[in-house]
Amino acid sequence: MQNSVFKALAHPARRQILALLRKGPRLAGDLAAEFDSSWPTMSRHLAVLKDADLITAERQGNQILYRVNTSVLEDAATALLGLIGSDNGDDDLKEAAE
Amino acid sequence: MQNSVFKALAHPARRQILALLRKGPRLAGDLAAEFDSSWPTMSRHLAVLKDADLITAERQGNQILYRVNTSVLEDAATALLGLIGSDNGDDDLKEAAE
DNA sequence: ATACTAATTAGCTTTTTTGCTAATATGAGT
DNA sequence: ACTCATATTAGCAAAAAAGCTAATTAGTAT
Repeated sequence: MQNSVFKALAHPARRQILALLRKGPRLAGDLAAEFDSSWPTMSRHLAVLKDADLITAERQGNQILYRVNTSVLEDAATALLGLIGSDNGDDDLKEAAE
Repeated sequence: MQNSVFKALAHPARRQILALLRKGPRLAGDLAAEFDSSWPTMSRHLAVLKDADLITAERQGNQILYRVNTSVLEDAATALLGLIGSDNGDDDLKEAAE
């Protein structure tokens, strides 16, 4: 499952989706409009992100609202820090900020 | 360049290589011995990591010593934190620890 | 020069990912 | 029921990644 997260992060468009979502929830179509790729392509990127649990989807009548799953992103960042020399990586992010 | 880093991180074997390298520099053959894949395959994983600047290679006579490039890993972690709601992501890691 | 070890590069096949168009679902409005 | 808008799924083709064996390079040592 860690693997699907890093795989999902491997595509620039998907990282950009997360960057947009960072500022707040967004509708699928709203997101798709920001990219050059076709709608179905964007839809699949969203599916990959959802599969990795990096985002969540919520129906709002006709459309679908996506939002970032912050904790999974934090876990990924923590995992990366865990690959660095010191033992920072095992710390919780909040502990590290104190 | 950011892209090659995340792409490099997408493969579990490569993350594990980084995890091993975290504890200290290692010879290529030494690393290869830890995995089931063939030597050439491992060699390519190392090449991908080197290409992303996540590791550096140094000849030691007959063999090649690899070590993690901590700063690139930090940058990646910071980039991920940057995708999270607050504005933590723009901070330097050292600043965040104070 | 030859032989030996360590590691990479070449060449190839298989698998995965990407991205398109066309088709389908889901829900709202009339 | 019909239609429109939103979004996903199907199905396909092209591109990229992964992993193997065989061949090659680089360095050491005899």
